[in-house]
Amino acid sequence: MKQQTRTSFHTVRDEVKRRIESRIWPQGALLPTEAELAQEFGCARATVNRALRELAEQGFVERRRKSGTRVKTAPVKQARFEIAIVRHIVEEQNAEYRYALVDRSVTEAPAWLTSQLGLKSGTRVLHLMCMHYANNRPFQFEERWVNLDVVPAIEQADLSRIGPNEWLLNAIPFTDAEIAFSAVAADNRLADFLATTPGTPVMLLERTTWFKGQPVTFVRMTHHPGYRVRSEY
Amino acid sequence: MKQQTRTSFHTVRDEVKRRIESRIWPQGALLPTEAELAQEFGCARATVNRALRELAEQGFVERRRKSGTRVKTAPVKQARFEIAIVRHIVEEQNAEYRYALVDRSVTEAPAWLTSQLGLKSGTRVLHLMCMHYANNRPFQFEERWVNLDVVPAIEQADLSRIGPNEWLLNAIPFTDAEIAFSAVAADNRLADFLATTPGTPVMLLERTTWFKGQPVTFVRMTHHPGYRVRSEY
DNA sequence: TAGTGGTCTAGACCACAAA
DNA sequence: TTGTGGTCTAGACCACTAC
Repeated sequence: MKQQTRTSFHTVRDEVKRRIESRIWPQGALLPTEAELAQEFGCARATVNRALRELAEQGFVERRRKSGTRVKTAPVKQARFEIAIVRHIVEEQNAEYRYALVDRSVTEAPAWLTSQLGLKSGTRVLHLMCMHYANNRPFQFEERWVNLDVVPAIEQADLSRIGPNEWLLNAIPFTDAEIAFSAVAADNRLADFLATTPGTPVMLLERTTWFKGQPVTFVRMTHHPGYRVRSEY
Repeated sequence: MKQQTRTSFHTVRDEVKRRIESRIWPQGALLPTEAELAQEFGCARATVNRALRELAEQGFVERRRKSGTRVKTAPVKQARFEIAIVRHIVEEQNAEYRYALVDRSVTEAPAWLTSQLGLKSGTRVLHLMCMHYANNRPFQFEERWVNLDVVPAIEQADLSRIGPNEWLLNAIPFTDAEIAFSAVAADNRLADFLATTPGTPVMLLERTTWFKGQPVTFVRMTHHPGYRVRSEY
């Protein structure tokens, strides 16, 4: 009899989404209650709940107890970027990845860094400079400071073959982070590393990372001219 | 007797997350099955399912039927950026927003645009240039092309007071989009608009938008020097 | 073929917030 | 106080996929 033997939450979700996009339920409108929708679709309320919860996560509707579910007036869409390991980005472009450790030293954290990471003054940090290449052309210059209080083991690590990001990701895989993109002009040092001319606009990605509330590392990653960060949403 | 009368999926999710972060379940390890966890936590399997599904969405674990649930070896974390209306960004900084329509014309889509959007040659488009100011200082220069086949009404719209993005968001709120960030040098025109000097690095945001599979608009937004795109993740 | 996650159901109780 | 979403349960069947 029925073409679709079961009413899945996919069905409900897609139909509700369709009605929103078709303005059958215009912006700001109140949707039927879960119970009413369950009756209309001939399914359990839990199924409707799952469907509407997903639409809420995706920013289509807003849900409030007692008030009900409303179509969002200003849909705030989120663009998602995957922040992957450089090596993976390069390899996905079918390019040959090469890594080089440029410099490594242990120092006391400079004042700006203690401020940036919220460190006690005098904290020892590992300072690293590395290059990442794609098909032997400069891809990314990485300058990093690692809090040795939190990750003492990295002081003994061999970072000549594996990048600090990969090492850290292996040592403390699940971290919180804050990132920022900006456009900056390459200075002389950067221009050297990226094989370009001083003043060239390059994309700077800065990232601060915490593990269980403790500041782990701050890194500045500058990319070759022409680098683009892309995302669908 | 029980401190926690009900076992919520939050409890399960947080405890599983804790075990992953504590390496009790190391990377690549197989977790107990849903049924086993349900027994351990004394809850229904659906509750465990909800908890693990969230952890999978957040990239902590990977789930496969028959295989079971594994801790992800290379956690791919996603940074989420909210792509909001310029006016909202400015107003969130407690700055005064001002908008100006610089130029407006209707033309046939140039070749590069027909290619970019997948238009038929000869398609009429609305070409717009606008400025957005924060506290009377240049914030963003916007150059936009709108497909008049899909949004004919915009040809008659008064865009001198409200920006095209807000107009479009009101006309067709739910769209698919692709965006890209890059660092570019301001050319002479851009330097004029952004009150800077030619060659200055600026952040360029390009966005292509579709509605129900039809190309709606392509926009290039360049920002004042020093503009940063930020996100926690 | 069998094991594991994916999902649905019907009912229940709870938590929050509007009236 | 009451309506609405938030969640849990116990059981069931399904859909993939490793074996």
